[in-house]
Amino acid sequence: MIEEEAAAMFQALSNADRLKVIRALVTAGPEGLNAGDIAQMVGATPSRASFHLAALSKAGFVQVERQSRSLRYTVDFSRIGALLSFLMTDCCNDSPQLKYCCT
Amino acid sequence: MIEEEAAAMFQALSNADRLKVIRALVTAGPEGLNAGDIAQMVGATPSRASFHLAALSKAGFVQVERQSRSLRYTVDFSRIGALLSFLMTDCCNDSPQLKYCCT
DNA sequence: ATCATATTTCAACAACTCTTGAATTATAAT
DNA sequence: ATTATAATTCAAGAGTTGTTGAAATATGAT
Repeated sequence: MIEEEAAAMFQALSNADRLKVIRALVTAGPEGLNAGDIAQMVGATPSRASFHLAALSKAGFVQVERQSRSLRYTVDFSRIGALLSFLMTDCCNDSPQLKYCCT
Repeated sequence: MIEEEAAAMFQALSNADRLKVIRALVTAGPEGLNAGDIAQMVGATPSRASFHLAALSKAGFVQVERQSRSLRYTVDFSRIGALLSFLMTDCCNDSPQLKYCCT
């Protein structure tokens, strides 16, 4: 992964509302959640939640699928894993000083 | 770690120059690098490098110590580890779907 | 067709980020 | 004291981000 892409992904995680969204989706599991429920769970207006979901989607952290009137969002773990790998391997050269955090 | 702090740390990583700085410091090892060398290595003016170093310092990713006329910067792995832990554990609930990325 | 629900998109605005180049601070050498 | 080196700080300006509430789009029910 190139630095610009990693930077854009970190940018997508640089907001407390968006971190809450990811947490909610992780907890929800493979079923995911629709936009309205997400908005309620993170305490945001529909418009605000939509804005943050779009940011997460653009960075690839969530996927979306229409289900009748709702849009169902799910988390993409592989994308989070890719960013973790970038930080550990590309950025930190797999330093042994980081080892403890993965046991 | 609370979400706001994690978000601020991700924000500090959301810039390609700053990621380059961290990479340079990781490669340099415990000796660290002074500001001028860092600026040269990432291809930034002294002022620009200083700005990004301040951002990394505020987020705790680097530490700084004066050495004669130079300021020597070193990377703080424990801080990076803390953020990795937040993402894996607090945010992703140690999901098995993330396991592969730490082998 | 009309209406209700679910969500996004838009425009306006305030706040923040980044870059640039000049000025400033701190240290050391002559 | 003066000068040179190393780095930060500052002010101005361009661009980006996030919030709000209203308007628009998409789907489904009556």
